[in-house]
Amino acid sequence: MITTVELAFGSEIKKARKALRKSQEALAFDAEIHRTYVSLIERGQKSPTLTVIVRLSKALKVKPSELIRRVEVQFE
Amino acid sequence: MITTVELAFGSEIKKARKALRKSQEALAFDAEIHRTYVSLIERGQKSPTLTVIVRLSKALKVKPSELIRRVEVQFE
DNA sequence: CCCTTTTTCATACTATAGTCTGTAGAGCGC
DNA sequence: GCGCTCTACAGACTATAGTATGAAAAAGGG
Repeated sequence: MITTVELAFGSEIKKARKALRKSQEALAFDAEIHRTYVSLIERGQKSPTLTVIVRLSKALKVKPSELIRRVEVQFE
Repeated sequence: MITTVELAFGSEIKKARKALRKSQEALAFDAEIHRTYVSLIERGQKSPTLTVIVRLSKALKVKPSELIRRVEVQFE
């Protein structure tokens, strides 16, 4: 069971990234954030800002609201 | 740096807050963030982190995904 | 109008988001 | 074994999120 929102968010980012068969570096490039920061987010060690959430969503071709919804279901 | 997403988010926060007839200070108290920070967010001058988004959502009794969805429709 | 509540704004501060560089380790095919 | 790709991790750094205080301005009700 996932205990924090950051961990749940990170695991969803990773899932969506794997679904597109992208590397962290490729995702980072598309979302215009740093390579190592993607790693930190996926491991739930950072709480990304709204702007970063939106950029990640775009790069992953998922609506931000859908991404957040997937995070919410992890707590049900 | 102020982007359109922050402005849209801020206006949705304000709408949801007004719907509950709460003051910024009351919302800040419930969401456990600072009084002046609510003001900054509503005016789109800050990009809140995931944790703050979740805390605001709880205080406003709206699901985070629903809040973000309302932001998205402003761009359609 | 006046009075009260609410919000904005300025400023200074602390905490953390996000960058950058490099290294080490794991996995995988040859 | 070797090379290659990907990810984790460390550390130092910059940018910005978020706090705190107070005062001025704006609503808003009587």
